Amino acid sequence: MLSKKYRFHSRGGVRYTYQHGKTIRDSKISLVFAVNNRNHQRYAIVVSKKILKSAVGRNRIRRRVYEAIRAELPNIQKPVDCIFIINTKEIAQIDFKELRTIIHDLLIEAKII
RNA sequence: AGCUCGUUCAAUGUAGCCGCUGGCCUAAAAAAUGGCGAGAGGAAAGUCCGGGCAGCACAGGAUACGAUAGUUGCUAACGGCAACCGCGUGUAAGCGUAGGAAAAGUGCCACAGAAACUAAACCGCCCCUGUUUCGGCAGGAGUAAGGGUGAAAAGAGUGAGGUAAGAGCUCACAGAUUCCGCUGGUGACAGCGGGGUGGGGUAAACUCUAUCGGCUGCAAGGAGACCUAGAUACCGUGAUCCGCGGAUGGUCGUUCACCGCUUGACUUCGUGAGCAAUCGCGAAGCUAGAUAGAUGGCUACAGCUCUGCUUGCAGAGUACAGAACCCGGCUUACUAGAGCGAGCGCCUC
Repeated sequence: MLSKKYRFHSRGGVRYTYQHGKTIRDSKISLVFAVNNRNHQRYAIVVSKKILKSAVGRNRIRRRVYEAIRAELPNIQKPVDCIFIINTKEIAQIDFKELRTIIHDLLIEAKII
């Protein structure tokens, strides 16, 4: 889990990111990101009920992705807002190393790392 | 042993590394750092009932609307629970049951059938008249026993009498229903005795009777900050009317942090009352509090289940499911078990 500092706290910031950010689409996870005017990053994860009906399953996906992001934190200095959109319920089951690779590749493609 | 019924409990564990959200300490205050300890459920779910709490007036009257429906109790309350009664069902332990009123009124009873409710007569049965090729045929009258249709057919079963043939038409017995009395029970009701009655069903159709319910919900509401509009017009009581209240510094709308926010119809243990639900008394304890929403991620080992075979290894699985103001229930989802109590049974060992 990430600390409160690295999370969003209002709808305004999320809305701004959606409207002004760039989008990278992938079959499993998509990334929307935009540079912010703070001195750190903020992250959010979106898991739709359409992807997975169970609240427990959605919680598990969210926690695993947060954990994968946390592993990348030391490599990131650029102040950006990132929203990860989950496209498949496989994220709850896949190998954790594979999940880390997906997140890592997304961040490289967005030139955040 | 087997089959079955009821009920209670538990909800894989241990270690390591890295995190998250509160609390306390470091500390006189804010931040950082470090330390200590806490951190999802039996259903947290569905949001179907009931309450607390909050606001609207100290929530008052009438109507409308809605809910409930055996009795007695329990409870803050309930549509919940317990015990009991009636009915149904099962060999039984048990299980199920909206279980008030059809003589206040209105409606409905598909299809089939002659007829679906102040009866009627399709096939029959019986009598009379006419006719006859002596098999019947036509007309009239009687009947409700038999057949047929239907979920239901006039609603009283058996026997006897009775008759042209029949029929509660009459009688005896049995049964149903209702009223009265006695006995038992707080009561639903049960048992016994006596009188009356014999023209359906449906109220989960309207309706009637009894009882209950004011409305809105923590995005309530409080307090703070900011902005906007109006000037005695109205506004509020969130179904309507009455009635009541407010009325110049108060009202409306929007956003952000704080309070509400967890000490409570609380938990555990002991003890007493009660068949039980539950209640009394005593002692000890504090047990999540997030807000784009913490309670976790990964690794290893062990446990349990299944499958495979090399028989001690490999692979797979390890339910349902995530607090959001708080409680009491109901309903639904679900795993492999364990404990306790009870019934049937004597086929096989």
